[in-house]
Amino acid sequence: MSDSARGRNLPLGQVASAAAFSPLYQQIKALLVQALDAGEWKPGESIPSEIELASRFQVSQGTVRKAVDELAAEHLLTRRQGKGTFVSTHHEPRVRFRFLRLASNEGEPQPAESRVLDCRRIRANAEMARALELKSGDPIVAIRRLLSFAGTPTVVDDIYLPGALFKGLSADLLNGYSGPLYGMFESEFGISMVRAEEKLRAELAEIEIAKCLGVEPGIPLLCVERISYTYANRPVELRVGHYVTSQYYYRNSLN
Amino acid sequence: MSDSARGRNLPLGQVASAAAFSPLYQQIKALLVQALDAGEWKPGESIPSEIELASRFQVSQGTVRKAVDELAAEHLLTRRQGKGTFVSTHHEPRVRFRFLRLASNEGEPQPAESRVLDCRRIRANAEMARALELKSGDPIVAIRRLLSFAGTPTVVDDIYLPGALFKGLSADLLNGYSGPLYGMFESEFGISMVRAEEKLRAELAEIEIAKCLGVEPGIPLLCVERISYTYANRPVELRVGHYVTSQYYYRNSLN
DNA sequence: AAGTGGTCTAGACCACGTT
DNA sequence: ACGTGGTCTAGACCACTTT
Repeated sequence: MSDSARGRNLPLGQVASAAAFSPLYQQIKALLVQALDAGEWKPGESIPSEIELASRFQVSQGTVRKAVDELAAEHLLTRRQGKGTFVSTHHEPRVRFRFLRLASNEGEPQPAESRVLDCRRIRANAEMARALELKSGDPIVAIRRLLSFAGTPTVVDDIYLPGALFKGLSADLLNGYSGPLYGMFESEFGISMVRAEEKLRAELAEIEIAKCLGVEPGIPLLCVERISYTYANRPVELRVGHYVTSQYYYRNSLN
Repeated sequence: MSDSARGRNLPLGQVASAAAFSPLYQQIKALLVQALDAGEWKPGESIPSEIELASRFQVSQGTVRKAVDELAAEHLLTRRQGKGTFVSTHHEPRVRFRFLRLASNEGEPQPAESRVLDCRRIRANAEMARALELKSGDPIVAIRRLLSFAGTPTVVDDIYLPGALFKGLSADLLNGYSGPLYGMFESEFGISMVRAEEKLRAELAEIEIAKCLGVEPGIPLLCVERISYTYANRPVELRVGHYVTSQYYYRNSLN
């Protein structure tokens, strides 16, 4: 097939709407994302070996490798030499670290504790609808939670989720769960956060927020507005966080 | 050479202290970084073709390709199909965008203007020495500058540079230069900023800073502490910025 | 037409982890 | 011993840019 392999598309039975056109390895990549999105392999599980995938998609191992390489670079997959390639999961601390960017002024690690202050069903306002690609008035699960480090209240998060995707979500379920929130979203609702965009601003603590954090109103807070996306680049979370940055800071790398 | 190529090191004449051991393409990568650091190819110039590099290092084109691929992913190099591979430069807006993370609440682009308020020689205090891997008391160039967008003062930066690396730097030179600061560092001092680490906090505007920005003292500001690194991971800039975030925000992507 | 990077293949061997 | 991903090679052809 060395000749017929160039410029071609994959057999139509395999190529779905998302995958199309151009480089073979991009088509493979799209097919893999599609399979991940469909839940063919769950977070933490291994995907088929490169040789199996090559045979399944009728391409060479090298082409599969390039597709998997890129997905690993984007942290959708995790390679482990000698063992296989695995679907990334928020139950690994390494992944969580990518989404929780607070670090202590001292070098110490941070024993984090999450407490849910509120959880209710509301209707999407214009801002939520825009962020989550819904319609105004669509059902939303609204959560307010407090993050504490070493016993010190540090972050208040207001989290807004599409009601359609998080059917049974309740305060009890949230509080009964230890470990990262995104880990629970994975396990309980089959929704994997893969990427996020954030907007950061400085603000003055409002009374309500200050109460939650146990600080004086009017102290400066770091306001972090986040939209999180799952596999197919679909937004599935809007989150507005208020961070006390006297003992902790938001770390970032420019590459 | 298909057999002798595995597990070997490059000929000793080529391998320098930084490069050593293990995967061939990593050795090539280190050699390329070393060449960049030595200024063998200047920012904006093209490096030799893959075939030339393969011949120079006595490896296959594929191995060079993998080394160059990684350097391109790290933005040290920029590939252009049909033309060649080029040393990245801060004179391209695309690169500048990576280090200037402010965006407008409206979607508009931002005509930026930089004005130098102060430029003097000082001695490194403990914090500067630690950040820049110098000794306390070593010479430092300290710059204060104001960034304005669409005529609105928005950022005050305090910039600290190792005096040894920026000999002729003066307020006149700074003000006589239009375009990005890092572009000037490249052209005038041969120092390329490649990567940076930032710590973000919220603060209240101090009187001095508020005056520069034309705002009331006590409004909330975003404080951004940055350490910038050049090719060999050597820190060459400490920068503390104070951002007004009413019309602009700091954008970030979590991948 | 010639030169560059971009894609694809095929096959070999290495390093790691499990059986 | 076997299967996994990791590295390396060699060669073919494609797509883009310049001459």
